[in-house]
Amino acid sequence: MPNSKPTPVTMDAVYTAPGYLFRRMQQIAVALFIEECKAFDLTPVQYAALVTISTHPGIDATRLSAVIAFDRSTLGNVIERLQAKEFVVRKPAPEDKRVKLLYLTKAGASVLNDIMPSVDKAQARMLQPLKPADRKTLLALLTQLVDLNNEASRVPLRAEDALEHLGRSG
Amino acid sequence: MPNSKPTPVTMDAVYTAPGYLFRRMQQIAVALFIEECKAFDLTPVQYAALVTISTHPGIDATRLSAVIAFDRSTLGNVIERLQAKEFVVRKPAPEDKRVKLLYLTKAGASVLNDIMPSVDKAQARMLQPLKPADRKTLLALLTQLVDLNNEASRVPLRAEDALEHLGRSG
DNA sequence: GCCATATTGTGAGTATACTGTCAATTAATT
DNA sequence: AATTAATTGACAGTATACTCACAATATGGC
Repeated sequence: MPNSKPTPVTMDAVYTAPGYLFRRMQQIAVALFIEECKAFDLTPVQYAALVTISTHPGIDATRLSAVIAFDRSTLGNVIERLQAKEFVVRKPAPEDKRVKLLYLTKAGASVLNDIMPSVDKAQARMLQPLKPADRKTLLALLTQLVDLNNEASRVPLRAEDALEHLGRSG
Repeated sequence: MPNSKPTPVTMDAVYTAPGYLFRRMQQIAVALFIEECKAFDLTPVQYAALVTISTHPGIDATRLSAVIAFDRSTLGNVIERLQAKEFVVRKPAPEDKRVKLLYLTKAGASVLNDIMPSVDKAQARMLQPLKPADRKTLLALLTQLVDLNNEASRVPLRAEDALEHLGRSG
């Protein structure tokens, strides 16, 4: 009877799991972002969307989701909220009636410009407890790991370059 | 006019932010967990709850949330789902009419025992792309960082030891 | 030109994750 | 003992994050 002896379970089955640690760090990262940026009423996801629309004016929702690796359905609601705040406008694409193109408003460009220092502060704070050398090491390994695991996520990141050739003419 | 020159925004404002990288790794971690454990119909959060109830039979929802650092409100729904699957039962505490104590059912203990190898496989897979030495380095730094940032999260982890003294008599 | 296929945005449904608030209950203070 | 504090579980509300499905539209093979 090889299966009659159950393994004794300890909290290590949670605390030492990398997945649990990544979840905790994500919670901490969001909390620090919200705290530093509360004057701007923007979430981390909304910030990423604004940056991307700023660097890719006229991008559509599907491409936006690929560039920041966020779920397409989720992004619909995110854009709605950015529209409600009047940071973003959607214009129908003339050559494809399905597509709605995204642009920043003046207010959107302004809030993006203004929020940057607070975002940087939040990003610095979350690594602050580590020694400078360790910060660099962690960031390098994390960047590597995200890149190497890209295909494992449900919404793999498709870099901007890859998208430029995916227009309705390619 | 010192503020008239806006900083040019690039996608680095997203891609190199540790908060973005932690979000991506969390997405990847969940995707790998779900993929490896799909036969058991358990989410990462539900798994953590089961482990904790297994090692702390008779724990209540508030203490459970502190031990795994999950939001108390969120945990209510998680427990409901575990109850619906008949992996967990809630019994009213005799000495405090507000409290409902949590216990694993036979089915809950069984699924927890059975799912372990799949959980381990998922956890191994998410670090797999790194060299073994780098895995150790990353895990050590990540553990350190989560611990040192504990108070920054909205729901700081309160270790089991700290909770033993927080009973209604302490 | 027609038909199968793919894409785009959208909506429903589930699950985390947080903010509040609230009633019931218990504990602490006076 | 009576008032005040704190705690517990519950609920409403917002925001991400994913699934699947669906209509409108566009594209490719034929």
